[in-house]
Amino acid sequence: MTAQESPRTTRAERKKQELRREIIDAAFDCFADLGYHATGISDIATKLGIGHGTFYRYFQNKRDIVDHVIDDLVARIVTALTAENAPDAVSTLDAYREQTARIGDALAQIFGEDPRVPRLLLFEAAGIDKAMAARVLDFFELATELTAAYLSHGVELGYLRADLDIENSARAINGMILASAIASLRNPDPEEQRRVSEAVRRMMYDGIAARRE
Amino acid sequence: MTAQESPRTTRAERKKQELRREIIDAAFDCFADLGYHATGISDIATKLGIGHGTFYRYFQNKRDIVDHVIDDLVARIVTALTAENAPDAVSTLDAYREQTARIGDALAQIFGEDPRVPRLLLFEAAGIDKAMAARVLDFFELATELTAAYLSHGVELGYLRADLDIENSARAINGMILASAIASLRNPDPEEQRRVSEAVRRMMYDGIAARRE
Amino acid sequence: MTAQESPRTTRAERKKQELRREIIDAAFDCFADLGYHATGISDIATKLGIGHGTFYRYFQNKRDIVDHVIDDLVARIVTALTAENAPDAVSTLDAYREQTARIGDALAQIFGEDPRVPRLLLFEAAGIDKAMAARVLDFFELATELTAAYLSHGVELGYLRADLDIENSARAINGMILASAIASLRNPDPEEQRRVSEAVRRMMYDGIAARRE
Amino acid sequence: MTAQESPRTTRAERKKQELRREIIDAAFDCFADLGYHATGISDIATKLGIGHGTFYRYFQNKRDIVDHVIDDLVARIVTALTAENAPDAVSTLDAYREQTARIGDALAQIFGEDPRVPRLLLFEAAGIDKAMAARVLDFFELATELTAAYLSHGVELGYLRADLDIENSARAINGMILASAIASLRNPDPEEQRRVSEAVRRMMYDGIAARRE
DNA sequence: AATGAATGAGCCTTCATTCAT
DNA sequence: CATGAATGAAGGCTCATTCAT
Repeated sequence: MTAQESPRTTRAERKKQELRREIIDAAFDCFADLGYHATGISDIATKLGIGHGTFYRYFQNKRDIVDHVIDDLVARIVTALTAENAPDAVSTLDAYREQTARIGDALAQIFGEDPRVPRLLLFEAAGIDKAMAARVLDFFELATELTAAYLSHGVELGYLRADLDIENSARAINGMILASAIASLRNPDPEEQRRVSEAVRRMMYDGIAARRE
Repeated sequence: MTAQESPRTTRAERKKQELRREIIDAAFDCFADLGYHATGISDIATKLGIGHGTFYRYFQNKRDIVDHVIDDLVARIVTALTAENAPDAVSTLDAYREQTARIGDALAQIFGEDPRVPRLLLFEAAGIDKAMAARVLDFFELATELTAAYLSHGVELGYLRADLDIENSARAINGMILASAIASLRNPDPEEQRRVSEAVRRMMYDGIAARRE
Repeated sequence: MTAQESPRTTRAERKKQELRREIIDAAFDCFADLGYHATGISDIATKLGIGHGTFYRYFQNKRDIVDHVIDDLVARIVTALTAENAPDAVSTLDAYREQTARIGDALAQIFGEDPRVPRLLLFEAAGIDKAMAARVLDFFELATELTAAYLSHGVELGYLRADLDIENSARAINGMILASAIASLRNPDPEEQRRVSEAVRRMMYDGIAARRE
Repeated sequence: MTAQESPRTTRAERKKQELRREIIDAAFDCFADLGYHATGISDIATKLGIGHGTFYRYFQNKRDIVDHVIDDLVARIVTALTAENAPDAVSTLDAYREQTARIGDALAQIFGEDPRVPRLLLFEAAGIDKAMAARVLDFFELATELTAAYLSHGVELGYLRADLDIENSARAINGMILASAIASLRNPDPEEQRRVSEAVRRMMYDGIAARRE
């Protein structure tokens, strides 16, 4: 972080990291556009204008790179969700609603901005192999935990139902977010996405039943 | 030749249909267990104890069979959802709640009974190719329409919120069902599934917020 | 040949021979149209509306049938060439010229009428395998002998050059006939074929050189 | 890097061209020996001691290589025919006869030296598929044009018959050459080939008829 | 360090042939 | 005798990976 880096970070080292980064990005493009199986290592290399042998100096094999691509994606999403949105940052239901909206916006940002993100994560990744399917499940579980933390905080402070099944409600909420992402694959229109988000939030706070007077 | 025999259904014809059915089932097993790409035609044939050339007497190619496997799956699910559960069969909120529970049970039946069903549908199918990804999106859209029909009926009869965004609420609900299915992949325990379903239903009817006095 | 055939020739036997004949004809059609390798046994059977298993009750295998098709073709050609055209039927150069013209017409009849005949014989047969290539060479040799018989007769009677290299001249003449057949593949116009035949005959009798006065 | 080296022809590039050449030659061997259909890509690769995958770095597919093999053959033949034998290089009948003999020798060189050349061109090529059959016909047509050019020149200069049907006579002559080639397949003896050529030339210049006093 | 030529495991698919019905 | 369902050898082709330059 200082101007004078550790002796480890020579210029060559930095260039290497840079190319490594570029390979991950190019691989993301290819996997999302063509699909994992339809993507050849040469597609990735060609997109970068490097020899495809070079690829193997940076990543073990095709399976290795996709792991890094997914790592990258997951990190991006988790970062977006946690940045300035710690569960304990709010203490009233209204503030909570606002926070929910902020998180929704952040997710919409990521998923809506580039449909390749949900496509790769939801449609490609799990089909790659057993291990990756497990990772995807892990990711959903992680998302459940994140969401559960918010719910848990809300219950503790009393602005969420005391008898809430926190974990499974978190799953349900994430399912709705998932549905938003899938909807954005069909219809990338931002306005439409806003409406889906709105419907999700109303589901959370008002349910679907008519108010009994 | 007997009166008993419809001219269309000779014994040979019946045997043929039977094998066709078995191939679809074996293919379902393989695709769900190994994944589409890792499955060879020979895996399917070997599982049935037939020559792999025989496969090609029943299906055009590998791509063809997976389409039929998915057809089969979708048909099974749609049947389960619509059987005895027409949207207009109920006219009160309580009856609606009961219907919702029945549908949830039916889905749980299908998804929970055999985790290979959601795995293939959610994790494998979309990654096969562009066309199949489109089919999966179509399936979600179909599910949205089915669900929307229930909501629409409820709004008309006044037991659901008049200002409900029907289509997007349907999406949200289906997202929660999706989440249940995914949860069942991790934890196939029926009791756990029941709890997820319960959480979903409470989300739908009560929301998450604490009751304001 | 009598009305009351030998006890061998029952009605069933005759029907069998008939079908055998039809199979040969259908095979000829297929081989000439699609080529030997591109033709499947099922193509032949389908064309006749019989099961393809039936084929094997009449012919050993695919290689067997093509032999019979070629037999048939060769027999047809030899018959056309020898019918009413025995080498010793003429005794003057003019009569010989006329005979040559008659033979040419007969060949034109066979080759020109149906371009599939030369196509199969010249373009398909030799490429089938070593044995068939040898048969094609044998056929050329047979044609050489037939032609040589005519030349030989002419030399004996003094209306052809005494120093004629009979065998190789026969080859040369057959080469020209071959060229006519090939020309007919490109341009099946009968008038054009007549002109090629005419050019061949002038080559034979007048050569190409200008007359020295 | 040295001045000696054209920028286009690096050593690697040269090696690549060399292997490409070797593959064409090996393919020629295989196609001529085994036939096109009986030849596997692995036969070609094995003959060169390379992996069969390597083949596909140099040629699109099996159909691609045979096109190049034929290209090569046709080019070799056309070169042999045109080298030092321009139609307008001679102006008397005697010189023309000599030229004819030279051309005949050149063809005998190509066809006689290696019987695989006529075998591939005449016996294999046309049977490969429709497109290749058309190419073979095109080749005959090209040969007709080449020969016709010689005849045309001779007519103009008056040493060939003024009423010669140039195009069809060219076809007839090429037919005789074809016959020579076929004869060489049966009997590769050079002396025999010389005699066939002689017979062809006598046919061209003297015809077969006895001299009328 | 970068390159890309070489490799071969492995898969899909065809079709001639057999044989039970 | 006719049929066509079943078979599996055979072969074209792809592409991830290695390694000499």
